[in-house]
Amino acid sequence: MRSAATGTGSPPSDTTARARIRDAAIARYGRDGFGASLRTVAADAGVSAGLVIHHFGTKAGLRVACDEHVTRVVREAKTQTLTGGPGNLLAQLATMDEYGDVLGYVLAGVAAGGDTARRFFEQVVDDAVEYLRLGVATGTIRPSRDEAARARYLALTSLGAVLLHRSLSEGARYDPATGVREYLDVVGAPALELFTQGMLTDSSLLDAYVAHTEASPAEPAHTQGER
Amino acid sequence: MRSAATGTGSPPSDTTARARIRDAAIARYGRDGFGASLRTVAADAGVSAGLVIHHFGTKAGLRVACDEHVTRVVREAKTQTLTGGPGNLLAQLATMDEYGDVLGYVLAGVAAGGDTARRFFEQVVDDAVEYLRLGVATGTIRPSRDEAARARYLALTSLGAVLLHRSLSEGARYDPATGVREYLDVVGAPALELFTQGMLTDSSLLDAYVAHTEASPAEPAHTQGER
DNA sequence: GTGGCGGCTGAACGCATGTTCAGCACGCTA
DNA sequence: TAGCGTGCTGAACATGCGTTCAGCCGCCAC
Repeated sequence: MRSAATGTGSPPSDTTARARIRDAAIARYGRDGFGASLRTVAADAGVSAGLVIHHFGTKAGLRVACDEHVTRVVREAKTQTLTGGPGNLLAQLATMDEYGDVLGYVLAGVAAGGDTARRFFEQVVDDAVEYLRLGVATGTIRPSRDEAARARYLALTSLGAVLLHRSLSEGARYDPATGVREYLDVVGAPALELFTQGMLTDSSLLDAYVAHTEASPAEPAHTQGER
Repeated sequence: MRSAATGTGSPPSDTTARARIRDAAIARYGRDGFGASLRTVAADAGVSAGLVIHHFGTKAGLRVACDEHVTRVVREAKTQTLTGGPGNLLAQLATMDEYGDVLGYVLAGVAAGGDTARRFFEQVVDDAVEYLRLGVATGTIRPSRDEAARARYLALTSLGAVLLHRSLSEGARYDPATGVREYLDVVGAPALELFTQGMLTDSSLLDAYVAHTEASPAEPAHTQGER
């Protein structure tokens, strides 16, 4: 009774119990969060709870194994699709449904917070920096006063919006592939409008803010870029 | 040993055990999430676990009581400060530190999802609609192709970014007041830049998108406004 | 065939949780 | 002063959790 096409990026040859448990955990954690019980994961994999411990030592060990596997899958998927696009990693992951479970797991990880979430977020920021630089070089994107801050801002709002959308979609538990697609449908038009036209009729607010921060640069300054 | 000035909006006269428990729960849930144990809350309130049940019947009952109280406090705070501002409800709540606990609780509720989160989000969207209408009427904000979608988009990204920022800030557990302030510092400049200038150098992407959705309005259409 | 061995099970343990309950203590009424 | 009820406690219970462990089963070498 192993679930159908929504895979985790593993070759179907890998049917060892260890891999089955790991994949079941990724799927279950992605849907229910990391509060899901060991016994549930074991049942999903068609296996006893003891065996999970036997293979991974501890629940935290299972979590680590899942993190490693997901990290590897994401990295492979990323290097495989070099074709850029804004936040398109998420979109592409969602499009190919075979990565649905992985995407769900990543979102669960970010929602849960902690070091893993921070690391992943920094990666997204780096990707955004790269993509923006490309756009600026090509001439499709205007340069910013502070490229690092802009990349961080876009990463924060985009990923945050997906996260919130996930939170709000609970009830019928979150299916990441259709969830992200749905999200893009809702968000696409207004985002594009804002990105091309802005929203404010003049620059007085921005000018005031810039003037203010230049006058007293200690207070509302953000110190990133170095780290 | 009751904690100092970071209140929950209750008059200090209300020192009944019931109110003390409720306030302790709001503070604890806001910091640790709703997984926090009854006994922890009871200890925070300087009270036995049995008394919590005696007053609220069940853990879910306590949650309901907290929700009601927070809802009431937020409504009062909102009607009290009619002066508008974008997302300024959050900012103002953070500024007056006496509402710190309430703000933390609201964020925890949104992060946890469910009906409460959905209701709160719709409220934020409504506020955004109102504020944007005001701005458009005043002439400081450009009209949008789809006001409802824009309000929803802004609510989703703003609240989502705060949520993500909270997720990433864990470790030293989240203090909502300083957290939101910190968030505003990081986000202020790039947001203002984006809002006044946009980001794209021309409107070809937007034009293409609009043309595409007008050609086949069934597919990437978002159906809200009705419900 | 037989012995061993690694994958695997299922019962059991310790612990934390939400909840129940018998009863204590204090203050009000008579 | 006696009675009583309300607010409250602390021990106890059931449940679900992560984890342990003794042992079973099927496969492989000899």
